[in-house]
Amino acid sequence: MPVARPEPQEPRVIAHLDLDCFYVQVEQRRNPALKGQPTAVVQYNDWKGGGLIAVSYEARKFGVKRSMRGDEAKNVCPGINLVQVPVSRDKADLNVYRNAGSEVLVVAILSTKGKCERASMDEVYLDLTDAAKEMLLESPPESSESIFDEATKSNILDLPSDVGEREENVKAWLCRADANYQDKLLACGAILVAQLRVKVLEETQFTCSAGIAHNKMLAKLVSGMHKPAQQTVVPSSSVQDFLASLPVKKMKQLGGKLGSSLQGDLGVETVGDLLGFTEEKLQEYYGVNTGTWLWKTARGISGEEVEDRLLPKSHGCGKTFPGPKALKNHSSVKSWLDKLCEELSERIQSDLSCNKRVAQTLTLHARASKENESNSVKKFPSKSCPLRYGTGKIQEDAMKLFESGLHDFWGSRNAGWSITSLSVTASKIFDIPSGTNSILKYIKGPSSDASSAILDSSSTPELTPLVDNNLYMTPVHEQCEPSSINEECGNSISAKQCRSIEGKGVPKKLSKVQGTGSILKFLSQSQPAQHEKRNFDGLICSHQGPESSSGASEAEQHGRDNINTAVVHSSGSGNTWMLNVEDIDPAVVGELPLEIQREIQGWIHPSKQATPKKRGSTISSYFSPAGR
DNA sequence: ACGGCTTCCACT
DNA sequence: TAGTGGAAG
Repeated sequence: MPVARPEPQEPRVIAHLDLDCFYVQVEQRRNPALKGQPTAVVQYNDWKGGGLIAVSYEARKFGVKRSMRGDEAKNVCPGINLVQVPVSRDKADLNVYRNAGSEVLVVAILSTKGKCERASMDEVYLDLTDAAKEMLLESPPESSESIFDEATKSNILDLPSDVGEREENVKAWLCRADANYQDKLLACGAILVAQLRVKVLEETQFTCSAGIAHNKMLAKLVSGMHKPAQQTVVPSSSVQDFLASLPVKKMKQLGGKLGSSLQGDLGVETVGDLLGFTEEKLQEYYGVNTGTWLWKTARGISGEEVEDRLLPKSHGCGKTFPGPKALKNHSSVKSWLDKLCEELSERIQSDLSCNKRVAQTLTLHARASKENESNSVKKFPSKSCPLRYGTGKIQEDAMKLFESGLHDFWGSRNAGWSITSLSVTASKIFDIPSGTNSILKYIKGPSSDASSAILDSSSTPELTPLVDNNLYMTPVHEQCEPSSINEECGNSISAKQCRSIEGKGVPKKLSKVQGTGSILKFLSQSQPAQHEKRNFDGLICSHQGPESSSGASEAEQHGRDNINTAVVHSSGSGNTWMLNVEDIDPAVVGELPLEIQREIQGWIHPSKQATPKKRGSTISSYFSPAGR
């Protein structure tokens, strides 16, 4: 359910940019013969010619729709070109589109001063407030000799759009000297966006549409109003009338059940109809948050900020296995899961090397149905666990998650289930703070140059980052002294070791860890009795792998080495917590050797490092696509 | 046989 | 937290 955000007092200029039938454009650029032709992109599927996922405007004229089957499209539009989505590992591979989408982001961010948010593969929000203000001061539209061509093609919500001298009207609107301050800012925004769209076209060959308004909601709402390759402006004076007649279902967030409920339960057909309800009344029906959100939405109010984010918050890949394709045994599930995990691993690996980001959580989703039980109520539960890097590990963990989910779903019965979809997702992705050093530096000594090589994936096929919250440690097999590695556990501390530790202060087994010179060494070394008073027994790397049917001891049974999660154990309460590194008592660190302290401070308080994301001057310094 | 595949968000 | 559900494109 949507929630209202406090809105900034000052008027903002927000733009929403939307690539027109994006997948098609990507294919048209790859094969220019397709330009101007009725074209659609299909996800290959031997069933009825596959499913359409993007349709060119030429094909739309024939009534071709997304969600049609390839065969259907051929029927209504015999001349249509159907292009298939690339396939790898027997599943659709969307990387070419992801990467093309980031090209646009690059252009946007290079040519825009304000914040830039990747809303999806083919959508961007921009906060142009500052740029518009600046323009208003330095080269306001009214003083411009010639208003930029593209800008004069804007659609202004207030203005009639069909009259012959439309462009003259638009020009007049953009330059109105008697406009209020907000409209003037919007006019500047419209010019900036027009320029940006031209630039995007020049540099990527992609056309896009845009909405320019005072908030995200309105910008998004109108960016699709005039397509393709056009932009629409929402002056604040036109908001009321515009919303009054707008069907509720057209509003973002109201396209689904909430919108249906408004219609069915409250008899609200248009956004204007919502005005007949008090905020309290709406809250009664839909709760405080959503009630307020609805009340504000009806008035065109939205405080949502444009976030400064260019990269996705998660990576996922999945596949469905409809009908007869359903998976009915472990080995078929395993082989598909392996493929999905391979792709996922590639993508997070690429995110790591390109963007210096690590993912912390692995989640498995599945859909299942039961034989003979037509409408089984029960759903296959999602399961997640800390994400361990390495294709093999991800595959192994994903399979465990599946087994665990299957157990919840199916109990201990053997057969009779069937899986109709599988997906794996990597989420909770964090930037590696720029000052971060690898733990290897300490393993091999300060003179080692291993730390600089740590993020250079060209030297190592697969990095294995260890993440305990914001603390970044990276052991790499090839770079460690063989002798310093615990054979059984690879580069990690075993769950068994951790268990043996719990509640017993610094354990004997830890000596092995200390021998490798991990950060544990420094933290635990500095832990005489006084730290116990602070409820710190030690900083322990422990495993929190997927729980499986047999419960907590399972990890032990399988000798699941791990790593990812740091926990702090309190002898006082007997409790164990996930460690938020920022919670470490500075006094603990204060007892370390000075040289080490300086390093660790950077790890422990990465946020206080004051390393604002600087935008460099080259494209690659701004952004590197995460795919492939 | 569900449109497939992603991504994001709020709630509990 | 992990897990669920809704929504969008």
